[in-house]
Amino acid sequence: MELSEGRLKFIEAWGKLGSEWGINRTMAQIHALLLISPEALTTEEIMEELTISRGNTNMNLRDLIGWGLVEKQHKSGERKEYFYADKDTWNIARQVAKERKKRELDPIIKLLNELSEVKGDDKDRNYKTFRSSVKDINKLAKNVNKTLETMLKAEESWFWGSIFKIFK
Amino acid sequence: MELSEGRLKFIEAWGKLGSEWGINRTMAQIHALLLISPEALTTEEIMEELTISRGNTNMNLRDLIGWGLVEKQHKSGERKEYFYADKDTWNIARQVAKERKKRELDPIIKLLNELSEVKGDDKDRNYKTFRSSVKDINKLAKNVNKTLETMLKAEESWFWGSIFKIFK
DNA sequence: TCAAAAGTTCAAAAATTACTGAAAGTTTAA
DNA sequence: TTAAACTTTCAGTAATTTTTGAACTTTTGA
Repeated sequence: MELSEGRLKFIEAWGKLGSEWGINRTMAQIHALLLISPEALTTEEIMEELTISRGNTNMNLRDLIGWGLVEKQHKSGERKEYFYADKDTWNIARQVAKERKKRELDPIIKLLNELSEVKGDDKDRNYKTFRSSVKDINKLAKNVNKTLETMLKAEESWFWGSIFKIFK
Repeated sequence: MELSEGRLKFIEAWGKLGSEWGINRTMAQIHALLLISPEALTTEEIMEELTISRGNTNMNLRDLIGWGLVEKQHKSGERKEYFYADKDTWNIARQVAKERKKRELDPIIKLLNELSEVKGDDKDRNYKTFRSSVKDINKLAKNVNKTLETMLKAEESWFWGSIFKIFK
């Protein structure tokens, strides 16, 4: 396979994966393009490479920056803004985990705690099942939360080393 | 909070979480409803509870069965089909992990292996960056894969026990 | 201070995804 | 073999999400 074909496939696959996980396809594609670009790119270059509009490019770049996956760069003597993606896979994974935890896991845990307080009749089977399901999901959510918190602090080598130790 | 309000909030939240993770909102809501229902429910009951059409209910139930999260039950002397959700959170987590691994991770690993074979000029910076990104993502994907495989085999207690051991 | 170049916004259009409802299919009991 | 009870399918419609593009704002150099 040629490089140009490989690049296209990579961008396409990253976009598909993103959309399967609730991330805008274009945002994932821009990220993919930046991941395989040695230099920071301008809005123009991204627009052209992916054949998308200026507005779309601008908004998705802003989102990527919001996710902490892309940074703006300025080259001295130039007005244009350049965009660069951190290429360290471990940082990317941590960043995504961190954002999704904040946006999704934290609110769900808050709700589950409220739902743990629901009052009802202990003879009511509906009530018993509700309580039990909420309790179990809450427990799982907290385990995941704790694991993520540790992962966010961890060094890559230490993390995988430890994982493999248990999964010997 | 009353049970009826809690049930509604739980169903709503589960649906929202699902849609954030690329799972059809209705499918997640049906799953939520079954999770808090002590008895298996009929299509009619689900339709009524969630105010959705018969066709929608039928298709999403089929998908839930395809994900291994719901099973059909037959009550003797009755023609109707009943639907029941496994309430063991660990089983649910494993089942979801298993399906997403099969549907998404496995194909991505296959592609990354192909992309590792892309030939090019070692002096070309685009080529070098491409190779390096593909290689790193491939490594991460394989680590995740290995961890999931172990998790799929594991007992819950053993799994969390071991996780907490490293995250002491 | 102005105008060119770049960046941002957002209403409208397009694309995608989900849902409905009625028709067709299937199963069972008599 | 018929018909009632139930399930499945899918074309058309609706809802949601994404994208465009043109107007608007900001920045900078002359």
